[in-house]
Amino acid sequence: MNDVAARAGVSLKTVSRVVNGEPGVLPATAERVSRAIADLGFRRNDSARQLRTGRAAGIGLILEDVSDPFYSVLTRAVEQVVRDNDCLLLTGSCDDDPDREQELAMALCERRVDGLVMVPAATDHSYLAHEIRAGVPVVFVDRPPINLAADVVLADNVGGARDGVRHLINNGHRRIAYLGDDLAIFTARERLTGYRSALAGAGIPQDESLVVMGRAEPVAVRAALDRLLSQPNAATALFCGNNRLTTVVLRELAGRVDRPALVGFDDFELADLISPGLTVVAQDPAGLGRVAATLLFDRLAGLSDAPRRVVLPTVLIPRGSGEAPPPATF
Amino acid sequence: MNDVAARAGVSLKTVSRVVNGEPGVLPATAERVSRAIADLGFRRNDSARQLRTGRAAGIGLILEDVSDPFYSVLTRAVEQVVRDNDCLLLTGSCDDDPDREQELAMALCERRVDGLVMVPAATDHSYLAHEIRAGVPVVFVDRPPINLAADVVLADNVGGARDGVRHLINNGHRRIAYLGDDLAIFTARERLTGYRSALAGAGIPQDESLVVMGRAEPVAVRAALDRLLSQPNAATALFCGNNRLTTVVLRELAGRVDRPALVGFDDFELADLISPGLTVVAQDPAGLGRVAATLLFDRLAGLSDAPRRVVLPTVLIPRGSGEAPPPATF
DNA sequence: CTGAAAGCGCTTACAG
DNA sequence: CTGAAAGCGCTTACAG
Repeated sequence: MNDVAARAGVSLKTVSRVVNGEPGVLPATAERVSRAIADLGFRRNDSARQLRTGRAAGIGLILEDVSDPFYSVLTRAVEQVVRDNDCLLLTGSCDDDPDREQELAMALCERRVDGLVMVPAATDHSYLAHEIRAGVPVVFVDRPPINLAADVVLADNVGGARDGVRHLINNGHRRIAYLGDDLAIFTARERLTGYRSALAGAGIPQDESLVVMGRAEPVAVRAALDRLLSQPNAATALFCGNNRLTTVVLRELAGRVDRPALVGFDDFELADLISPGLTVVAQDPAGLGRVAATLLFDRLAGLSDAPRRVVLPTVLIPRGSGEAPPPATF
Repeated sequence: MNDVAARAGVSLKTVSRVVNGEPGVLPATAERVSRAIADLGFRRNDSARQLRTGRAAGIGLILEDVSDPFYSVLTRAVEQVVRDNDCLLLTGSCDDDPDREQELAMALCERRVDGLVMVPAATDHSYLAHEIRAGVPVVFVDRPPINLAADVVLADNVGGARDGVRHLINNGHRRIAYLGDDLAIFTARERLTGYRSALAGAGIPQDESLVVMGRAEPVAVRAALDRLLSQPNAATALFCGNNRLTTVVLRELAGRVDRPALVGFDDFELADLISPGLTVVAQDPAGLGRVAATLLFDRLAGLSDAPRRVVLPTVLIPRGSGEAPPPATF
């Protein structure tokens, strides 16, 4: 900026005015400055600006894995809001590793981002209390924070799972298995609650042998399916707690003749093209991202209520796999 | 840092030493400083550090759209390399808008990122020459830069398309249509070249009525398919130039009885589960991201050859849709 | 309409 | 092993 000032024959402050489009510079002066900027290929140094203003014009996004379609769509939505607010987005995947989450969050705070949107992995977020007090708003998405009062935007996991399971019940099923993620994960617990609630609502007794929680690994899923579908009182329908599990289940089911009815939580790109079409409880990942980011910027603009909890509805999309009736009993 | 120094009864410099893990601090002193840091909840301000050191410890990634699976997988790979180098990632989608690309690139440069990885959208990248000269390396991915000498990492578009079309030829097809993206897009041109090369190699005459270039819009695709599949000398096989087109085509084909053989460029999550399985020419989006980011850090570490052009191989994955023979002629 | 001075919070280069 | 001074490139607050 000094060089530009020298070349244009003005002071530093005048260059600053031109660069920032502040009023009160004679057109002729501004013109000279602009030319000097172009000649020198000057580009304002944002770190200096940040240091002085205290504003990074950047927000951080932490999630499990950008390459997962659910999160990549969410990321895109956050990106859009961030852009509308003339900010830049800093991102990081933490692979559900609590330490990595904290590492990322701290790195972003050291960088003095204006705020944070995060899909939490950790089991204790009290480490963020100090940052929030220091004026860095944090909005959680998809899962709530633990030991911390902060904004959170969630999908209606209980209601969505209940709808999905109820749909199977309405199609005549009473032996419905639930395959879900590890219970350590908030959404897995919520969806299991929805499953139980649907059964209870229909007066169907809970059978713990029909509930399988764990990672989406082909071998484990195959073993579970073998058991569920061949045990004396076999399951006639499956409800899958998330898209990764649904994928593995679909693949394992591909070879089998008597396929159970199936409803999955989370929608897929090609879900309508497989045969039968996959019936799903669709979440709104873009909505989650958009609402969370918008709330963050509202906080940044001064909104200071108590932490909010926003729940977004899910939608049941029947495509065939969830409408198959149970086999006739003999 | 001043507060920490005061509380620990040491100088600023000593605090800096502790924070940065520099040697030459008595354990007892370091201990006092650490306690002061913890008590005050001190977090180093990276903008100040950046200003002084000139290093952002951050790199920028610009691409078309993170929510596209191809790019989200690429993003994840870049992220991984960035993390291994103790950097943070700044991202932005430009929706194939040249102005937006430049806007993002400039914003990232003002922020003094250490380097840039980009899937270009613009038709002129000379605006980056100054930045590169100023020491900010830029690596292009998926498409080469225009009017600029810079590193680029590409998929083997020509070879991949040639393999895909040749595969159809080997299965007996001679009337093979090519549906590709707009010719303004580099990869679309390359893949068309591969298509032509495969035909030429088999001595099959080029028929321009079988080549359709355009956006992946259902209405346009349907019209093209109606024409291609019903014209006197109808196409018996289709080669789709990218995943978005393939999706639309699959959807349009879903209702039809006489389905042509089909090979798509780009792999899909559920490509093996649709029926028939989708035969694809798979790119390696993670490889593209990894190689590009690694090259960027090599540049940052001082590598100073001439700009490189790295081409990554593609793989043909037969799954059924590309192996169907043409209908018997009468 | 324009500018001189101070300072944001660190690190660098040097001295002791 | 520890510290005092200068400076990175801007903006803020003020003066003229």
